[in-house]
Amino acid sequence: MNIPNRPATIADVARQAGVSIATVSRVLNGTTRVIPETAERVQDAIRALNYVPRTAARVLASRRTNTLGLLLPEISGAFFSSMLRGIEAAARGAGFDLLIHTTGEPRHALPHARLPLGEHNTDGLLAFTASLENEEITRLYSIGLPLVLMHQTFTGCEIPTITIENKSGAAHIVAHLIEAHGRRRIVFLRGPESHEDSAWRERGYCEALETHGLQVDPALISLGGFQRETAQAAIQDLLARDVAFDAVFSGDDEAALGVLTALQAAGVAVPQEVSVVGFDDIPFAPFLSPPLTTVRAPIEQVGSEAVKQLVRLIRGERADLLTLLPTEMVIRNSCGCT
Amino acid sequence: MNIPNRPATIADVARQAGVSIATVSRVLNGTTRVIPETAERVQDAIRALNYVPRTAARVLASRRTNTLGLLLPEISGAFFSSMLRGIEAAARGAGFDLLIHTTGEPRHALPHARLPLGEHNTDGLLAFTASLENEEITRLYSIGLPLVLMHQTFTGCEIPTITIENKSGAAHIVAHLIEAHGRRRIVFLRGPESHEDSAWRERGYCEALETHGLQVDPALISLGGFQRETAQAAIQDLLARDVAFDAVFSGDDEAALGVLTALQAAGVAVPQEVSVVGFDDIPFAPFLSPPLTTVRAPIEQVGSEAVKQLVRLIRGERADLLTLLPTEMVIRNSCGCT
DNA sequence: GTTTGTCCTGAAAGCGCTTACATGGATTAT
DNA sequence: ATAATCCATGTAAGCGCTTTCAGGACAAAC
Repeated sequence: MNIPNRPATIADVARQAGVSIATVSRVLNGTTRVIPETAERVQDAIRALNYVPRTAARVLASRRTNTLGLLLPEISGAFFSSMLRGIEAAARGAGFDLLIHTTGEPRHALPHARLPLGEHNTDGLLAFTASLENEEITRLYSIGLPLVLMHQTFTGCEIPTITIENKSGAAHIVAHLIEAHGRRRIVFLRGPESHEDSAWRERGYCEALETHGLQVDPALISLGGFQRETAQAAIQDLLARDVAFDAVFSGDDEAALGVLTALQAAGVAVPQEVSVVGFDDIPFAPFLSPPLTTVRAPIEQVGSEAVKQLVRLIRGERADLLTLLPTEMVIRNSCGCT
Repeated sequence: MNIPNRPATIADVARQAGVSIATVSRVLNGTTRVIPETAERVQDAIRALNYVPRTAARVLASRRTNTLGLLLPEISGAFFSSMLRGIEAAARGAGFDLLIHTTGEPRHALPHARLPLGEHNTDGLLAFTASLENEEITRLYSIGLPLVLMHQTFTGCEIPTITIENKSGAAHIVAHLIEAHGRRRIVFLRGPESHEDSAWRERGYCEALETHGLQVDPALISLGGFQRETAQAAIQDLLARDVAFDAVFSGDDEAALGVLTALQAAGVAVPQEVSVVGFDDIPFAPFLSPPLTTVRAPIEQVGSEAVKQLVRLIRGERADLLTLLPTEMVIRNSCGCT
């Protein structure tokens, strides 16, 4: 193996193959027909010199980055890894690289700090939940940067959005609690405030109650934050204040963990005394005790679908403005079924 | 907000501020002192034009990509998301972007396909487990591309490696099974063949047995593959063949899920009849039933440490050739402790 | 034989930056 | 006062590609 001091450039290849750099570029990109014999010589030279085109030079010259940006509020949990899996596979399938950035919590500290991802280094952006401020969405949209939102809607601009059937999923599982298990005082734990999924799930919860002639009792609605600890504290608080309830719809599966922990610590039998259900169907749901009844969200598919729409946008094709993926109730034991 | 047809370039800023592009570049990068008053004018122009430097142009001109590449065999599970979290945060902290690529399973299909990550678009590479073939490692090393390996050692080249105390962690937990719970016939489930972690854990398992005067019985060593399904099948097979055992060290936590499933399905009481322990301490370990005794691996820290070493290499500083992070036994109930 | 196409290839102009190197005014030493 | 030194800034040469345009070769058509 030769150890060139400086890696080969397109000029080296051209020289070695006895052609111009334009021709090398053409066989590299297949933009124009090249006599097969010449192309062969170029390919040989490429192999011989171990030539790899410099991405930056290509990007600069072609004004296309071939890169997708992914913006997330945070990286954690099983939810995230499913989504990334879908995104990464789809992006690669479409020939794009993936640049990832988490916006983190203290975003408001630097309100106008420039995002490290944007029009200058990506062909398009995927934004999950509240990772992008409205103002920034508007700006990016106005300069024509392709944008796709996941689990978040934005009115005013025509931005493709991928989300899931939160409301009906939630309504189904709450209805199940009422119909199959006769529960009447069902706690709902909200997710983070900015989280649209949570708002829709709450709406589904309310609708299911009303459909069955039950009042929505504000005392039964509390903050779970889609987090184990927050949910645990919420249930402990309810217990401490002697609020009566016979079921908990925990907002998501992560929060269900906290709910189960709090209930078990308090000696409340699940599901005999209190039913517990979640949302998402993360991989561990079947392994909780009791195995968690929940709503399956096609998370990986959200990721791949988002990439699909974004790529369409980048190619100047029409994209679907709203993709609503179906959810499905998964009955296990924590609701009371056996 | 103005909607420029073409985004501003450094030349536009220079014109607006009445300076040369070199001066703009200098205030952008802080490479040379610039009269504060001039700098201020430039900053104003930048803001006014909504200027963002094009990454590609910078990369091309400076010959630094400011990007780290991450190579993974796959994206899945809680393990991965902890690691990525550590990596992403550290990379950003050091001012680098992150490009991710999963090599996937069928790598041998295209033995010489060029990796999409390498010397042409990253300043350095992070490789996890078996994501890089030896030949490619050698090539990258020989051309001087900074490289850091995680959970994988490579002899012959001086490449910094980050890994964890697999052997002693495994030895401790197996010793605990023997000493505290009197177990003698302990099953060990191997991980994937190429996985070094697995080999070290097996070594720890063997040493612990020998230290306590127990024979290593090959019949008790089986393949768990660090996967739920594989582990489940392995235990079912052991049960079907009536191999007697009173404990299972499942290789990792993911496999422990399969073990618990198989055991429970067969009506074997855990931990009364059989103790089960894992490795990693993924976030769900406390929520299994029974809560899983395991070994805590500082996964997030592996990621951040790897970035730290890689950045040192990139800066031309000396890096530590081997970073061995400590593990710690976490006693819960699945071993028999209460 | 000249003209008109058709193909393939080469020349060269950027893409938007960074970074020697040059310049010239202000400051200090002689 | 003159020369030496500094500093802040400008000039311009690339970085390694893509892409437009032009040109040469050759075949078919007039």
